[in-house]
Amino acid sequence: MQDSPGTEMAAAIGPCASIPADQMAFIRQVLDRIGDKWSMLIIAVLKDGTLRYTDLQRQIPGISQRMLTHTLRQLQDDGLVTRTAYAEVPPRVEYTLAPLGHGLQEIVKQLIGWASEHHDDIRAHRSRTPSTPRATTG
Amino acid sequence: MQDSPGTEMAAAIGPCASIPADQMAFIRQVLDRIGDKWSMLIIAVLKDGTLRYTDLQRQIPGISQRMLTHTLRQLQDDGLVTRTAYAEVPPRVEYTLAPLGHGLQEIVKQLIGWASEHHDDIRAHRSRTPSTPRATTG
DNA sequence: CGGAATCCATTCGGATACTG
DNA sequence: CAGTATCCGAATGGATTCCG
Repeated sequence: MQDSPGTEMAAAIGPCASIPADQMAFIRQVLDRIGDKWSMLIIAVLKDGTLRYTDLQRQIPGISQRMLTHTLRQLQDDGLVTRTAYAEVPPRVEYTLAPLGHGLQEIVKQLIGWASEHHDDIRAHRSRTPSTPRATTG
Repeated sequence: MQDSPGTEMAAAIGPCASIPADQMAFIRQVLDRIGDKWSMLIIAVLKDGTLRYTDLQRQIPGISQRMLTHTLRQLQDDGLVTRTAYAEVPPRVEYTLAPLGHGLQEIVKQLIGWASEHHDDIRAHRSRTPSTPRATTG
């Protein structure tokens, strides 16, 4: 590991091989899905078990019908959320976390927990860099 | 919790109170930051300790210089990543996970683990819905 | 090597209006 | 109630070129 930094013999192989590079592909695919503006939030609030469309709208302030519907469809297509519509009037549609979604939800909850814990650290650090073009001190 | 589902007296208070609604704000803020196309991936590959700019480029296939630089700046501003530039020629810049970033990285690694485990489930379910306008069967 | 700057296509996502 | 459809501005992000 401590080879002198002038010899670029590293072209042979990545020594630490952080991520297998073929896994990168579907990692990106998953992140692209749940890494949008609302997916994680929807998964998070679905911890209550089953929620109706309007319940989701209420619990996620700021989401539009367009995005709520769209995101639910994505999650549904991926098998993370189950949709059940009751043919009654007025119509009622319920959304539940699918089995596949439960594991993900655990992680999302941790992420939310982390965000709750450290958001002020982040904001503090963010405001501490007034206009730093690059704090290069090397 | 088990009040009959016909009486909508729920307007008074959210019984399960999934997410405190004031936490929603900074949850959204954090998700907006790390929920972009590359942040989590960068945090993930930084598990090797320290990586140079070009190392990051190599380990994250498909990222452009623009996005790598931009995302690194965000992470740096938020205090998740530390940048160290050495005033030598040719220049060398190293990026390391900041202390604040370590907790997040644990979660990101779990997320990647989950993605690796279930990406085929997701893809299978995704292709199983050929054109489902809505699989409403209630 | 490690960026910055500009240009530009695509996508995201909100507002609004309408439907069964 | 639970959507759909359209419009359109804002943001994302890739390609390219140049620079210290």
